[in-house]
Amino acid sequence: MAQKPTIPKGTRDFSPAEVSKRNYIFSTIKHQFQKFGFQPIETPSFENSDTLMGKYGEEGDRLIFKILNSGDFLKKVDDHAFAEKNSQKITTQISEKALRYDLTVPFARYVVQHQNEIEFPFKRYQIQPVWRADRPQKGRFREFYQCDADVVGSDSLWQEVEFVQLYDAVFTALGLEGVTLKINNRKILSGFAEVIGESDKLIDFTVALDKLDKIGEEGVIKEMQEKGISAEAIKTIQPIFSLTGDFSTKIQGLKEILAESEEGKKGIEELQFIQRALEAMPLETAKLDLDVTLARGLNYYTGAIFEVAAPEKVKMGSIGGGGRYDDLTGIFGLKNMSGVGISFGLDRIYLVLEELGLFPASAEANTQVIFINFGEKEALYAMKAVKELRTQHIAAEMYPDAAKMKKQMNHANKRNISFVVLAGTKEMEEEKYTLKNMKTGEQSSVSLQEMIKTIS
RNA sequence: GUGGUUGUAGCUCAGCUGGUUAGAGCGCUGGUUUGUGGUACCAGAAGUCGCCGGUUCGAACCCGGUCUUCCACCCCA
Repeated sequence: MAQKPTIPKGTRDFSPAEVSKRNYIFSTIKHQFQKFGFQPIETPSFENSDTLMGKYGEEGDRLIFKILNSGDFLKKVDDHAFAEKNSQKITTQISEKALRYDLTVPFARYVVQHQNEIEFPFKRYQIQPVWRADRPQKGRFREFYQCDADVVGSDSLWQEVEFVQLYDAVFTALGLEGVTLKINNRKILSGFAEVIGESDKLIDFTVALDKLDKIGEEGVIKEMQEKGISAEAIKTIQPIFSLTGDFSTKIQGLKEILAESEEGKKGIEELQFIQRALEAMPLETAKLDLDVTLARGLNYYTGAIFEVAAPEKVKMGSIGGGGRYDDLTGIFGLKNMSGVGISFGLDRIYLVLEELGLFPASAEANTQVIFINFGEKEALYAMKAVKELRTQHIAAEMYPDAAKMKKQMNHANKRNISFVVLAGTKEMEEEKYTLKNMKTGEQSSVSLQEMIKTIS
């Protein structure tokens, strides 16, 4: 055999069984999206580079896959930049397009571009692959699907409430129990920075704080010190590390810490609104938890921040996230367009469902009945029945070749097909079919109508 | 992007300090069984030992590079 072909790092092939299971997740999520009034859109796999570049920070820019210009792309390159091997400069000259990195920024572009056709508030969902030139790990790929739902054009906190309910509805429908919906608010993080007089170091502060569950209190303090946050400031903020208890208890603690911050207090109010609403309408399976250390990387969030943690027994990073961004479309020139959205990490949800054995048997589409092929005349007799079964919405097929019986039975068995029909000369004379149940091994002589009844 | 790790038959993996024709289980193909699968028994096919180069009389094994896997960081779904 020749050298086996391979696929690029961080990409995957999907077998029929895997595709079926993935489709099960897609359709479950889609169904819930639609129930909540979201409409689907799709955007191109690649965008103009300037649509994407600079929207995700320096780190994000590095992870964006750039598409090489076609034609003699070196012609346009600046000799000076080429001589000094200035990759960044050359990149902008040889690449004008890039693969999308997420669905949120393309959505913002969509909203701005189609603002005159869109009826606001606009609720859209989008399920498409995204690409990141990241180093793969478990649950981290270079090509993966995101399932996003966003609303733009409304400041109402009812949107946040609905998104929490949407998360709950999806995970309930998937039978995934023990999911924690972590919520925080950017205004609270700003409040912290304000209270300690380090507002200009908000990003460094939140990035460090976000690592609490990973590196512990000491690690966070150490990182904050390294970023130049004063020991005094850190001491002031220390109470946030000991915020425990239920949602309301944490809120009380926050009120004390943020008493001096107007923005912080606004954040608390927003959280309380959401919490009260959800107290009146309890979630089915998910658990809502206030996590003041939740920051998430994207700096365009301005209000609520969401992150979904898989059940504790599964070792998996977050399986979803989202938040409120007051000015997402501002980067494309459309001001005062508040939006909020959430995202589901399909590939990770798949891994979690697989690990917990939560895929229903029905997730795997399969042929229900296969006819044994005994030869030319018999095959025609069989195909007539197959045709009728298909009109009755039964997935039916005939083995295409008059191969040995054993081979055909084996094929049915390997493909896990529930019923096999044997129809030879004897059956043809009686206008009957021998229907065999492959699970029990039982078989009986039936008419076509009886067969349809048994199978469906 | 940094550091580490992995790669042997379709799959899961053995292969001792470098030494003849590289093994096992499962799977696959055929047969026992010409209208009956899953079990059993018998037989058989299948590997440029990830790839390229180096050291050596000799490399799956040692060295370098590269790709891939997984992990930690970074970041993140």
